[in-house]
Amino acid sequence: MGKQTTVDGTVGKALEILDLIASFDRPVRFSEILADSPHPKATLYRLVQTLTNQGMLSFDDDRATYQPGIRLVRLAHAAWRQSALAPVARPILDGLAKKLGETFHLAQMDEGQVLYVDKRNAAQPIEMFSSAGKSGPGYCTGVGKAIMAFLPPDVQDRAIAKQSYYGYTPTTIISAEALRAELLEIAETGVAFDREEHEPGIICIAVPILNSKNNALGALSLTSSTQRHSFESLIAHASTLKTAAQEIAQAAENWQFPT
Amino acid sequence: MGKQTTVDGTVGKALEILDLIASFDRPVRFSEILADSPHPKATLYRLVQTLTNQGMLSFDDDRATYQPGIRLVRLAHAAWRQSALAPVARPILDGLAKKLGETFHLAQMDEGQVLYVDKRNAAQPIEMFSSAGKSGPGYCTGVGKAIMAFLPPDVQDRAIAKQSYYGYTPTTIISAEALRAELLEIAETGVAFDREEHEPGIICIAVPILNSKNNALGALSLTSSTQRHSFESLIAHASTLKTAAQEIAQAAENWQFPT
DNA sequence: GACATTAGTTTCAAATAATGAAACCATTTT
DNA sequence: AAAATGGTTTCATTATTTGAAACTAATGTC
Repeated sequence: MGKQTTVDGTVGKALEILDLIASFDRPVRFSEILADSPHPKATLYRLVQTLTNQGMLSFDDDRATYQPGIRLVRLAHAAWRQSALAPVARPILDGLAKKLGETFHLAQMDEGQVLYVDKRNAAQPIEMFSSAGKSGPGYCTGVGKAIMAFLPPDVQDRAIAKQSYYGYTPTTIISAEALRAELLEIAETGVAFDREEHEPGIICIAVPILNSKNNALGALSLTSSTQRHSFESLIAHASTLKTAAQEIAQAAENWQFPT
Repeated sequence: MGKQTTVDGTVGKALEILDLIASFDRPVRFSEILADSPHPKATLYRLVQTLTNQGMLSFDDDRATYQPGIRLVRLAHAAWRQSALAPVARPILDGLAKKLGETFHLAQMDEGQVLYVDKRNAAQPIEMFSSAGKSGPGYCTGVGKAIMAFLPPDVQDRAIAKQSYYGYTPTTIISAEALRAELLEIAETGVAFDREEHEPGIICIAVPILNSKNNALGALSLTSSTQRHSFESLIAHASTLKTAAQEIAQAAENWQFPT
């Protein structure tokens, strides 16, 4: 006991390597992976081979580099489509974007990280994978805090423990205690803010999407800049957001599987 | 020899199961997976557990069902962004869509299957994962045939062998020989058509995106309906498509890794 | 042009993890 | 109450993974 279970088995190791390669965010050579991996050369080599054979990695023959493979995209499509939230939320997001002409994010949480599953932006409408699919820190984003505030205690604890508490800006929350305090507040009000905590000039208001047990399935946010909005003008949208979140929650609960 | 190497090791088996679960396209119970899997109960059980622990599957406690997990979406984002084609093709696709007001697909091939990596539709611009990420058969789509026509012989052979040759419509190609013949023709003209081979009433013209070795990186297509277009009017767009494909190819070759 | 260095690949006995038949437990059905 | 279904755990057996070391190929150095 005490040993944090992170790997289970060969599959776990292989996926860890996938993550590692993905985290480079550019094609990488074998030796670069090796340098960042705990495994001996031969082990890593075979693992990477396997992943490549399986199409989870693709290997560029000319440049001798690896990068995340195309099979992932295929699998992710299934994941996205079946995710309880994203598909049912689409029409509702469309409606919000059209009505308010602001930028909206739909996010879920994965291991303490926020994952954006959809986005609407009235100004420049087409944003694909390049924004949906992106992930970010939980502790300094509106959606992250909104979700964490409504997580079962044990899951919440894990999420809080996993944050890096890097001080992106002067207002970033940089301790677990401070985060806990804010989460309590959010749990009461049902609304979370990003007060330029992740990026200077960027603020947001977020509300959780709750299931019938009052646990967060995800969150919905309206993001803007300090030029465009004050906090007062963000708060003005709170009830609209809450209503939308409720609609999404309801749709998600009822309509669980899409044929 | 003679044994087709499909699995390698535990990782391969695990991924096979992921695919299987994804293929259901709805949340599935353990027993359903079991029924479609070659593994004994205990083995499958542990494999599924591992995948769930790893976030590659998510388990719905209430309904006791499994579905593709959110970690896939995160990984796929990296795959998409780094894919040589999709990001560099975006502006070009935008341009095409704006100029011609037609529906365009950008596709790559994975194991004989066509994978749509991006899509533009002048009428209803926002289509997310729900269409990008989708995959379809190679032998009866314009993009599929355009790509297959420009594959290295061994890869092409494998792709041809992997097709199902199911007769979706009266015009569907239903034999490897017929497909081979058409691929030869496409290799000469550099243009492929879908003559209502996958869906009645849907036609398309597709061109390959070729690297310097004249191998296909992907394909670009203009899709329409028999009401909107005749083949003649599709052919009228051939040179525009070819030009766009060349631009994409060039951009992909030069600008390989996006920071 | 020989020599050294770096990067990637293969080998093989030892260590570890996966396997699956069977037993078990918990619901649901009859 | 008995039986069946659906899911989970056990444990000895089997198969895979492991990794130090040896090897090969390619690149750089003197």
